[in-house]
Amino acid sequence: MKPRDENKINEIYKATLNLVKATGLAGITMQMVAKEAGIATGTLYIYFKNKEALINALFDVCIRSSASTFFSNYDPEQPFKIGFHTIWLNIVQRRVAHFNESIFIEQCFHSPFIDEESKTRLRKMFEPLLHLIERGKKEHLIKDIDTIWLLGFMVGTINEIAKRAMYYHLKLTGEILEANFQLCWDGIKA
Amino acid sequence: MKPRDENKINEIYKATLNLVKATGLAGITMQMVAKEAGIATGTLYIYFKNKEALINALFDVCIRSSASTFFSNYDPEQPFKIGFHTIWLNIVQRRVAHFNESIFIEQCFHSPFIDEESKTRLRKMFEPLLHLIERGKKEHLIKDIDTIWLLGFMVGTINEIAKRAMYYHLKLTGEILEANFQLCWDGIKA
DNA sequence: CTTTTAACTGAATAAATATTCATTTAAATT
DNA sequence: AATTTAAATGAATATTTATTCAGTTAAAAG
Repeated sequence: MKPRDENKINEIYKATLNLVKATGLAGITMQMVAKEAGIATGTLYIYFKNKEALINALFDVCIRSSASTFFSNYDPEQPFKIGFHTIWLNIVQRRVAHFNESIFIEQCFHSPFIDEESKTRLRKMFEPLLHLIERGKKEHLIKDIDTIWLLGFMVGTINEIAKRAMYYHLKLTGEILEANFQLCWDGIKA
Repeated sequence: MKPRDENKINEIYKATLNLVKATGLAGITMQMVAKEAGIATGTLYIYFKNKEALINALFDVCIRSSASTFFSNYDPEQPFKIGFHTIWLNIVQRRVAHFNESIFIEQCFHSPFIDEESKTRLRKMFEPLLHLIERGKKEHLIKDIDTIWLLGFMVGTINEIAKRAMYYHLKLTGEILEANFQLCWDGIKA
């Protein structure tokens, strides 16, 4: 028998992400995805039951692989600011390096494909960061504001940095990244 | 002759925004829009040539009416921080009071409907704010970082505040708004 | 090398959605 | 009150898009 070309799934994912970045979830068709992935439309249906299944599987892959990078090199034992900086930088770099993934997740959030459970799973992804922020408050290093706002403040600025870097074709040098981190840090520090 | 019910256009816009918030641009159909607006599908085509025209017209209305509220009560003659605070608050309140509009604009940005020119028009909307930030830098009141990042910092935090307020059903009291403004201000101040 | 089996293809079909149009309704003008 | 005219309707049609399937190809097993 002929085995499945597992790499094909990645091609399909890549194609979908690129198309969604270009024209949004509203703009993609299965034919476009197949063509972009370099396969026949029928083949798409060997790997995914239907369009909804494809979108859902990709959403799942995106949030899982995002999550794994967000906390890489993060050691909860380190001082607060070090940990905070590590995670901040990880998220920015992920958002930029996988910009189409970021747009895809954003669009999925208001789409007919993704259910509440998946959205909750996405939110849960940030839990270690949530705990770090709680710790920062206990240590009186950051402002005593409800964690939901501190987290939003951090995430909101990061999202916008990525968008601007991409839309305006700006290279995020270490200097620019540090300037932006400083904005965020000066905002939350006690 | 029977005159056009101009109010119907607003009903169509309102219906579209509500549906896009619920299921995204990818989820809406002309039939859904008509039903939600309480009219027949055919009537939709009296007011808009086709789907693309509807989305484009609505996008245009959204950015125009947003722009007018962003700078209401803003007086460039006032001290920098007063002006900055006024605009900050205006944008937050608009984003929350017209949350479905915010989501619609966000989704349009990556959609097959909106052209580059409209996107540019949206970006231009922020020009008075851009000039205010330039002024703040000249007066050494805020950090000397490229305006694009300062603006992104401000807009990013605002977007996330609105999303969190809506997703978690939180009431934005004056106290919470001021705490969030403080985060933003402490971030950008020199 | 032959057989087997499942991947792969892309045109054909099914399903969903956009758009039209013959008919009806209602406001304004005469 | 009759006439005119454009709005309004929603079922019918056109178009697009999702999904299937009969036929083809290629890898693995014997």
